[in-house]
Amino acid sequence: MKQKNVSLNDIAKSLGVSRALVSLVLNGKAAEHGIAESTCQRVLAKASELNYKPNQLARSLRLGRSFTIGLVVSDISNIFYSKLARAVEDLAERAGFSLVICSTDEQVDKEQKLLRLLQNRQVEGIILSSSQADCDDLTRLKNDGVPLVLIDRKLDCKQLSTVVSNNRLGGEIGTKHLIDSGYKRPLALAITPAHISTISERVKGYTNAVTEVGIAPWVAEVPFEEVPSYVEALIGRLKAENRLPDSIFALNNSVTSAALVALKKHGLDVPASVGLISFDDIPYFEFMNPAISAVEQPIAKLAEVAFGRLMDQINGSSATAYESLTVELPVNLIVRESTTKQQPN
Amino acid sequence: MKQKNVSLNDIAKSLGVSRALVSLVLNGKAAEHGIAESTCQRVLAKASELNYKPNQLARSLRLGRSFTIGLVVSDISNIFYSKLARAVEDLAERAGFSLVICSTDEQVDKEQKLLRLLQNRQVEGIILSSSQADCDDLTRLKNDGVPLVLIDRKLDCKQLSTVVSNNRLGGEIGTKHLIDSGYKRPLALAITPAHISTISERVKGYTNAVTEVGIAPWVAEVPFEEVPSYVEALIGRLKAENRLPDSIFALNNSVTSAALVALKKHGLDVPASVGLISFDDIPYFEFMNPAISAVEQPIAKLAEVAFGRLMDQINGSSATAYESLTVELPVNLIVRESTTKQQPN
DNA sequence: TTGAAAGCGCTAACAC
DNA sequence: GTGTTAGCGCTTTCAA
Repeated sequence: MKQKNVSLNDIAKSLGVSRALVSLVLNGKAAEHGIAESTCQRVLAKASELNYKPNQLARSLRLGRSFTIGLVVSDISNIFYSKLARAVEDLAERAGFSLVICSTDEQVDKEQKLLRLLQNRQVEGIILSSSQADCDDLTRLKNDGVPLVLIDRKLDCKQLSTVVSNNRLGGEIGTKHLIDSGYKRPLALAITPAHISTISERVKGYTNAVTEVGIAPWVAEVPFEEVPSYVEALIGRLKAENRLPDSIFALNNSVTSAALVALKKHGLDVPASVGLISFDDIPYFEFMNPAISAVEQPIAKLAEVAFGRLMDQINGSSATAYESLTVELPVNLIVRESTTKQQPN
Repeated sequence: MKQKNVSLNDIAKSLGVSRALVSLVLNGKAAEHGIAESTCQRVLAKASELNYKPNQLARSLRLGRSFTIGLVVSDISNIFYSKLARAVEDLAERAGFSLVICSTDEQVDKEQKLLRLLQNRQVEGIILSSSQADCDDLTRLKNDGVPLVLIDRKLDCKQLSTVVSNNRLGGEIGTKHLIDSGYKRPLALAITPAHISTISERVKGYTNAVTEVGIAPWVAEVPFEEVPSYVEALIGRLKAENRLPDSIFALNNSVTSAALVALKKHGLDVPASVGLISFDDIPYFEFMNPAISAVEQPIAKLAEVAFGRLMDQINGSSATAYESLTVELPVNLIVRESTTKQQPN
């Protein structure tokens, strides 16, 4: 059943020529080596007759190129990352690369293990949304010669090429929108661990905006592993104590979902009782009742820039000095119904 | 910068022993070859001193095993497939395999190209949600010795191991729920191309259920490439002509979204004006207003069974005769608010 | 115009 | 107990 694949050698032998000749022809280098047209034909014919499939593994070993890149994120089933993955996949395919996708579940040791694995598999580069708190491990990887670009989350280190959304600004914009809509007491729903740059930046933006107009910041930190239950309990408690916020800025899509569930469960109407805006836009937000306002990230652009930088590294053209190693892409405010405050009081 | 990686050879040379010796030690086969403990230590020490990273490419070539499997679906950014991918990834990782993910966009030629590519890359197996109408191409692949299992969609051929949801039954269950809820004129929103088994099976189930109670089937086929605009136009037309359905069975998640958008745009309240049930449950359905009823597929189970069968093929234990080559997993009806008909008239 | 030879990094069979 | 040899399938000089 598992018959051996036909190799270059098989073709060569059955034609009475050398492997090299066959390789040259099959790689379209016949012309530049002045190989007879007739020979070419025979080779090509034989190859297709034998149903020859080049073994890319062998080719990769010989060439020192695997034509594979890795994408490492916290969870590929999160819609933000799956959209990102799709964008990267398209880019990679067009450039002749396959994509190996890995999820880390925010576990640093798992991330490190996965990164080593990819390195051992000789991937030509890695695009990473890291859960790590510092970049020692990653600079080591980079120094091993593995092209690497950080996406979505930045680390506090200047050595690594990084492509992120402008999360701080997004936090500000979203918060300002809340304030401009007449809300006086917006709660920011953040997530731990606190070193994740996306969240901390968004919190900063929120804090700036709120402070600027003399409102005291109010941030609740939701533990990553228990988002839904924690948020529901929180809302319940605030309601019981009669000190609900008049609006909520949910700082990523998982906490937005949790907030929506909790609000609904506790019979709190959006936006009548509580306004809501989400960081991360989701297709479903558009047709919910009410439609959810959101700060949208430029996912396709993130992928594009990150992939471009990775290719630069792979092709050694990283010499092209960038203005800055880290680029922050602009986000976009989408106003829908969930932040429509009832007439001002 | 791109310094050469240290190889087995480097360790061997710098220690004055043979490559083979080093290989054995590093693979934990020192004991069974009676290699001196002291030698082991020296090797291990040197390996870590030199920061040795085994080249999996070379290892794979030698072993004839790539420790990689492919997952091919129509679009990895569709939440159904990204959840499936995550489940497969976990299984694969636990079994020591990496996962290469590919999207076909329902294009048969792209699918074929991707499949060949994976084959050339020597993946050890492929899990595929195929867009093809027949299985000639796939049996050829299988006959080339590539372990293959179909997931989500089945083809009309008995040779290929296949794992799907019981879509026909799901279609029936969903439709019956509509009927039981008092709806008299349910429209099924299908999608073309018509050969996609998931959809055609669901239509069958719908038709059975509706026919059984003497209602005439009413199926609208939405072209795959223009779902949103088509659905919106359709609803608009039906409304204008004053012959709206009293309920809609949206036969997959993309058409559900489209229906929701269209209904909202045309000011049609769910479920007051039109009831709605979706094939495929989405996390967001739970907290929408109204919460959307749905037929839920057992995604984790699909992945599990498919992966198990793939492993059986890879390990040659596929001899274990299955009861049937194709398995259909039960689906689950989730009743929420979108199918709550107002008091019967 | 074609072929021979070397070698990518690894492992398994078989000596010593 | 330890080391040698051969070779996975491919590409690329270099020589003929």
